[in-house]
Amino acid sequence: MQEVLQELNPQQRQAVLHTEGPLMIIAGAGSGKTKVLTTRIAYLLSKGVNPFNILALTFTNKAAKEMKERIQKILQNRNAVNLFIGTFHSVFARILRYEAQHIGYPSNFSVYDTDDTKGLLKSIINQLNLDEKKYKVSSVLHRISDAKNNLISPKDYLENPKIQQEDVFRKQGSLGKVYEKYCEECFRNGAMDFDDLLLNMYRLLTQIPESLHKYQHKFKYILIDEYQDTNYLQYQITKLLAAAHENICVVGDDAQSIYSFRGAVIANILKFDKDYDNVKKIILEQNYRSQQNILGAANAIIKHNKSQIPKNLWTNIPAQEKIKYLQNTNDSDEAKKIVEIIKEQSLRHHYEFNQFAILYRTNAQSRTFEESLRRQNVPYKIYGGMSFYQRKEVKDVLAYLRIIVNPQDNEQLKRIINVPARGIGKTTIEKCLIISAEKNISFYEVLVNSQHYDFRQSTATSLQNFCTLIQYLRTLTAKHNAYELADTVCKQSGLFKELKEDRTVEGIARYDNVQELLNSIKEWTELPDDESGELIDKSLGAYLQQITLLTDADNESEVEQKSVKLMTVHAAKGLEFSCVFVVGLEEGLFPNSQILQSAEDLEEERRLFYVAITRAKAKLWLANALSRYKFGQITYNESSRFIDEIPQEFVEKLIVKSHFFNESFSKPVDYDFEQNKTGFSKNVMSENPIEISPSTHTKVVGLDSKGVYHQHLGNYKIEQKINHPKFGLGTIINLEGDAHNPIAHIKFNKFPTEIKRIFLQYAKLEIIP
DNA sequence: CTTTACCCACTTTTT
DNA sequence: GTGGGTAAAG
Repeated sequence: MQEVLQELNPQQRQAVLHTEGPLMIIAGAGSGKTKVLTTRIAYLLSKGVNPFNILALTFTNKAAKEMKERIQKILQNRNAVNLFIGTFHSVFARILRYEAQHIGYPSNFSVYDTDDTKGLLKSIINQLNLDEKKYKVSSVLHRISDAKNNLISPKDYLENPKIQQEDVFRKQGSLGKVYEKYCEECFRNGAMDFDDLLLNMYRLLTQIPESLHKYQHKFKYILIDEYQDTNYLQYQITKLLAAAHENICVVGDDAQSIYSFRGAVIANILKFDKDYDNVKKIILEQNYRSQQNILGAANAIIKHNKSQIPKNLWTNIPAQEKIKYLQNTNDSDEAKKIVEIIKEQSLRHHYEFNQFAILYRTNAQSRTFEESLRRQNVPYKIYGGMSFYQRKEVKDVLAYLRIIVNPQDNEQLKRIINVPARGIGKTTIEKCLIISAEKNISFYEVLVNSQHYDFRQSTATSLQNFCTLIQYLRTLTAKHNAYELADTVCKQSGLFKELKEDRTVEGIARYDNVQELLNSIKEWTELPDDESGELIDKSLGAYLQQITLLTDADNESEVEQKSVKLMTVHAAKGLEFSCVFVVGLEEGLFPNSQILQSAEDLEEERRLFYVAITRAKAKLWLANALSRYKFGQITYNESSRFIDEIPQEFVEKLIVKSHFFNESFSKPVDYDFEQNKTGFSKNVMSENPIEISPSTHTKVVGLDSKGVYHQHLGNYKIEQKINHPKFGLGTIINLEGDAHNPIAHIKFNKFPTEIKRIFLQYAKLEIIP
């Protein structure tokens, strides 16, 4: 242990040794955050702390897995079982299964992923006879999720006049009813969605005093990774858990907060020292990852953001090559050029392919790169997008398995009752649901007793056969492990038969996917029992418990390990590569225009860019394209403002000549790094509070600095009432910016105390006459 | 009830 | 360029 401590710098060591009392570690990019966390846990254990008393929470399975492995390494043979290291969701799921009876759930409750959730919401929207066009599932889900994460129950929701008014305005007046019904249905199905795992943990702690006491005393030491990404609910839970011992250590970096879109509250970390007395605050500022030019650029960029904890990241690594900025004619050139560079670099500097990463803002951008990589025979692996477990055929098999374990789960039942087609159609399912509601019994019970209800003879037989199948599979659970059951499901249900008959390319791929699923289940059942001799449950139930919260297949094949990695910037957080390409740096794409509706959103995009470039150790390329296909149509984009924000000393610009078009087609723009061409960022960053002058209310907007009137802004004027897709109703109080970047100061009914600055060119405002 | 054909909306990020 | 959902035909 001593040697391990010697490897740390003074701040890191301090963070490890300060074990008692609240501790807040601001860990800059590449400052050895994981090292500190893992060493800290190892240190606690070496001091004789019982692993049973330690809780470490992360946001991703990958982070949890890495921490476990690194602790194991430090401890060598010492015993590290019983440590609670995992994601918020998986740790709480584990606790909730154990405590299920306290909150009225079965301990084998299902966990709904986003697809399951959306399916249920959709059927509820239909049941309530609401217009699917107005109640778009994704927006409904988002709003419900927001409510849950802010501890607003369906009752609170329905009784809150402000929320109701807002919903009516959004033409989703019945959203509260949808929310209420959704919660009821989930409960009836014995299912929890991702938010419920947090919410029910909160309920357990607040409603069952014994449980609160139990877990407060169990978890004497609490560590939370990526604390800047916690939402209100997670914040409340950790506060409850830590209340008894206050040995809570949070690690995070406000500059890397990129999840506010799903409710993360940066203030949780910014105000941590207000939550506890005697908070020890440590800032890790030495960066061990990137060379000077990259770190210099990163520091310069993040300075454009207003609110952040001041820090000065530095590195001992001497400056190497400058950052290269590649401006391409179009998106396929961008991809082609980058793949050429990868090949050249790997030859000349002996980089392995796995030392390259291509990072983009949106998943859709991966396709062009995929084509180019394939054409040039470079091995690659794309992360994200449609994950293995989201595929139809895989979900179908899993749905069978989940029904076997939890027959209450109507969503899974509806999913597979007619897969493969067995003559049970829409009308029959509706009829079953009606009976189920009338007799107040579950869908599954209707099937079991189908002979008592008048179904057509052929339908009745189909239902009987399906029922017999499920009953038979259920009898197998006691004696057979997860793999044997899954295999039987595929054979007996006819899924295999159906897939085998489909000889199309996609059909074969689907069959292979199911085979792969079976293999992975088999591998799982054959995992050795823990070294401690703890017998691991190989039942189907145990398998399903861990599978739902698993996002991507963690075990990479050897080929994949040697491949160029492609992923979104979000997915790259926490990773590092020798050579990084950040691509698609265009206005509208990165920063992305769909979310650029306020200055705060721009800051988040900038943090995202900061995360992107700090992934690079030695070499960094920034790339964009003057034109790009979107929906099969060519769009023309200006280069990203973020490129202009990097001081010239760190960058070298290269204009890539098109391979396909002549010069006149490409219009290279000369960039002057010193000067901000748009004059835009300066405005945005202004820290002066906005003054409202009542005398200006008749001013018509659209006047630029020279007093020229601009037609397209004619609709926006002071006191104009508007509706914003995200913030709702509001009134324009003032206008600024020039014709190219008009900004409105808007007071929203939802936020009576603040004035938001909205970029008119991005915001989709509706004018209220 | 099933299959096929067309149409449409979609592209921000994820546990 | 995709995949999912709906409508009409079988």
